[in-house]
Amino acid sequence: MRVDDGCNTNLALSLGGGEFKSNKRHGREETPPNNRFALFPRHQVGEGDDRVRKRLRSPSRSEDSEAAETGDGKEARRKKLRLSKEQLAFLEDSFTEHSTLNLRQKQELASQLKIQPRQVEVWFQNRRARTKLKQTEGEYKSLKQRCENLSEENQKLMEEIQELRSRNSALAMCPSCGQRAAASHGFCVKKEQNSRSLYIAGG
DNA sequence: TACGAACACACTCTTACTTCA
DNA sequence: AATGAAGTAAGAGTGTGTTCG
Repeated sequence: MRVDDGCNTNLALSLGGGEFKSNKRHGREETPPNNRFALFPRHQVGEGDDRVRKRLRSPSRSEDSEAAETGDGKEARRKKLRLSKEQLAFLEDSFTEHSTLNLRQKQELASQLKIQPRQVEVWFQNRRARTKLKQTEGEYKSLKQRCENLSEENQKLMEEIQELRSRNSALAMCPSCGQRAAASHGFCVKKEQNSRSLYIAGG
């Protein structure tokens, strides 16, 4: 008996990102590629390739000494944007209507909220990730509970089997008639002779 | 078929904020 | 009450895979 027979879930698919929504293209982005940093322009580190800059991150808190010397304004720390409650509510409403955006929707939202389209895009991206995370957590809890229930059930069945086995071992073949005799009776009935023969069960 | 643009997602980092000793 | 460390939430950057023209 396999314990996982009843545990076939879709969690693995979900975790593995098995569901990949097909992209609905509604047009090309007209902004140039480097416009993605328009909101928080990266520091001029020296190289132009953004991907090269990946590991050249902005200074950590422990390295603030050089970041603090912003005399020329060249090392100004990125000011993290916090969306207002109104903006968040608007985005949430929008998200409940559609979890993905086309270009027009993104631009309209950005215009209405007075933020960059890139920010709208990032917010939706993070929002989808959070939704998926919550869903995964829910599935995990559900599966965990199911597993616990099955373990409990399995334990009961094992105990039942043990009980049956112990009862079975208390039975033995009657040497005279070849039939099983219950130990509780202490004898078996020999029908053909219509008499009782004492039998002490072994075992 | 190859290619590039646009996009989604996973992973990660960073910053702002909260909690607690 | 002040404060600093640890924890958390969320905005943002980057790499990669997919789709489509």
